[in-house]
Amino acid sequence: MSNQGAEAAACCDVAQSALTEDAAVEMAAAFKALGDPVRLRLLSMIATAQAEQGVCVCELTPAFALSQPTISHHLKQLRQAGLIACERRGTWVYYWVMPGAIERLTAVLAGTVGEPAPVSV
Amino acid sequence: MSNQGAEAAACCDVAQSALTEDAAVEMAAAFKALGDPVRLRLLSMIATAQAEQGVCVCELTPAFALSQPTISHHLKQLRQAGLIACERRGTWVYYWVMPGAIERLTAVLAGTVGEPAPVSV
DNA sequence: GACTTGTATCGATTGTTGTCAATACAAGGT
DNA sequence: ACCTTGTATTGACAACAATCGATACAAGTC
Repeated sequence: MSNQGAEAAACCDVAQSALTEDAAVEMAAAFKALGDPVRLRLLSMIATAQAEQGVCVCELTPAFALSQPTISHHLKQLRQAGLIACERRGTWVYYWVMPGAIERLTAVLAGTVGEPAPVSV
Repeated sequence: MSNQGAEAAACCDVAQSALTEDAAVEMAAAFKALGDPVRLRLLSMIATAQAEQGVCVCELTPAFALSQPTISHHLKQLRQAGLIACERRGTWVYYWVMPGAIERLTAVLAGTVGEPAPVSV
């Protein structure tokens, strides 16, 4: 059953109209960052309390039964996924949600179920 | 710096208005399923080609440079995450996207950045 | 400058995940 | 009944990820 792919590609290749491999790699990295309960809660907390100036790490850490290095590690993951950003203000570090990051994810999900692929913007 | 959480909770606990831990665990499992390029493409292909009757596995497998067991394994992950469902028709197995599954994810993302939590529906 | 507090990084460990080859199961054709 | 083809499961292994304690760095206070 090895290359019956040729056959399938001949008539109607399902792969063409869906996500490209590159786009999938990029978006999967973002979804993977959300694929952990701690990170999902962190993002939610940051987004919810994002009054104006961002949320201090010192408010996030005590909400979990995890060590401080672990929380710091998860924040780094979210940062590297492009979902949040941070800035040091004096002793404290403040985090906020990257504008547009969430929208990009929902766009992919919407495109996944609806239109061909709104990957462009 | 151990329980300065008490202090934070006293005035304005960030954790209250965000996702609950249980909700986070549940949703993170779904996002985790999307956190792999292969699975994201599979879902996209299934959703895109979801003309009427679902997509045959034999159309999905040849689109990847992976073994058949590996694709089958990823399909199982998506199934267990409640994102897709399948049915056997004679020799072939057809997959389709679970209605409402994508919408539930986008709702969480929207809630994460916007309103308190539209998790209800 | 020494001390304290908040945050990040390092190194190690343990659990999880992606992948494959081998095999089993399901269904149709001979 | 046997063979062929499509799909799922099993078992193994290498790669990765989540967690921690220890430590380093940054900035403020004495």
